[in-house]
Amino acid sequence: MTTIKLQPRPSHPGIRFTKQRLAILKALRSTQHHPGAQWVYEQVRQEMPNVSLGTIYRNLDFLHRQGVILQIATKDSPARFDANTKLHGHVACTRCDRIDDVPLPREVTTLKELVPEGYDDVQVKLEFEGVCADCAATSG
Amino acid sequence: MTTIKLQPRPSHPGIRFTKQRLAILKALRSTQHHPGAQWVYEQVRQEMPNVSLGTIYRNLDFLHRQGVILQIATKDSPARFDANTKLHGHVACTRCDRIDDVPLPREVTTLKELVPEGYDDVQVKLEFEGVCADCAATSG
DNA sequence: GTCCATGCAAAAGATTTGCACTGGT
DNA sequence: ACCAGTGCAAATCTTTTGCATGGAC
Repeated sequence: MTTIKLQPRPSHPGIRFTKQRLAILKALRSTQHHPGAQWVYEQVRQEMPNVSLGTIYRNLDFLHRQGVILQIATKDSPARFDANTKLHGHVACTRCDRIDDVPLPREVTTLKELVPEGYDDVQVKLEFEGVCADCAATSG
Repeated sequence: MTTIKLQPRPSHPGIRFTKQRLAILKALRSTQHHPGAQWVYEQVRQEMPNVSLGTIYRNLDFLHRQGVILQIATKDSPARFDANTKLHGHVACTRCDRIDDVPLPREVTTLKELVPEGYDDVQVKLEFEGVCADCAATSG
């Protein structure tokens, strides 16, 4: 199932559902691995050998601004994306590029009360860092 | 006061306290604004016109790996740095590049229990997103 | 004197953008 | 037919790296 829910509800004027856009969303929804633009590019290219990386970037940005996907900030840059917009957190391995989901209880949203006055529309982002099992096994 | 606490306690062999390294740390400790490498570069350059950006990057990375400063991941890349290593969170404005501190109660560290089995040495990173007062006043 | 750190410049990596063309509606 | 979206290539921005020299210890 590939559906996009768009902001301007009534007939979302001007917005087009191109093959590329749908393929990008489908690729992202096919994995739990929080991939970067490059991985999405390689996936989509298997069905559409002529897609350009620029199109991947433009659409990931578009989908993110539409609220259809999440963008995950990482220290070592390549941005990562997540098609799961339900409430959840992430654990990032500090030794490899692995990122796993962390189920969160609904109550964590109350943590936003910690933010001092002056900010509106506050969203909580609960992230974790640690050493994943594979990396722990490999070295120390 | 400019002090660096280094990992290999006894006479930290091999590690040098160069003018540049100290100036970079001093610049970072002089602000609450969580600056990027470019800003630090501009500050240090006022006292040492010949510093190179490469030195800024090498030292920010060095200080980060020593645990002397924090590196903050942001969506739109330039990495940001924070000289305050005490427990606290951040609110990032989604419209401008502003990042403010969020005081956190010690108990938030217990949130690490939410992380599924398989990760060691888990650290909690509690971040927030919202619209800062200035941006809220400017547009809607 | 040793060898870590620096300056400089080039390289690498990630993302953005200008432009003419294509294709969704 | 209109104009948002695409492909392609060049441009931009951030960060890293190789190498000869300099300076902290």
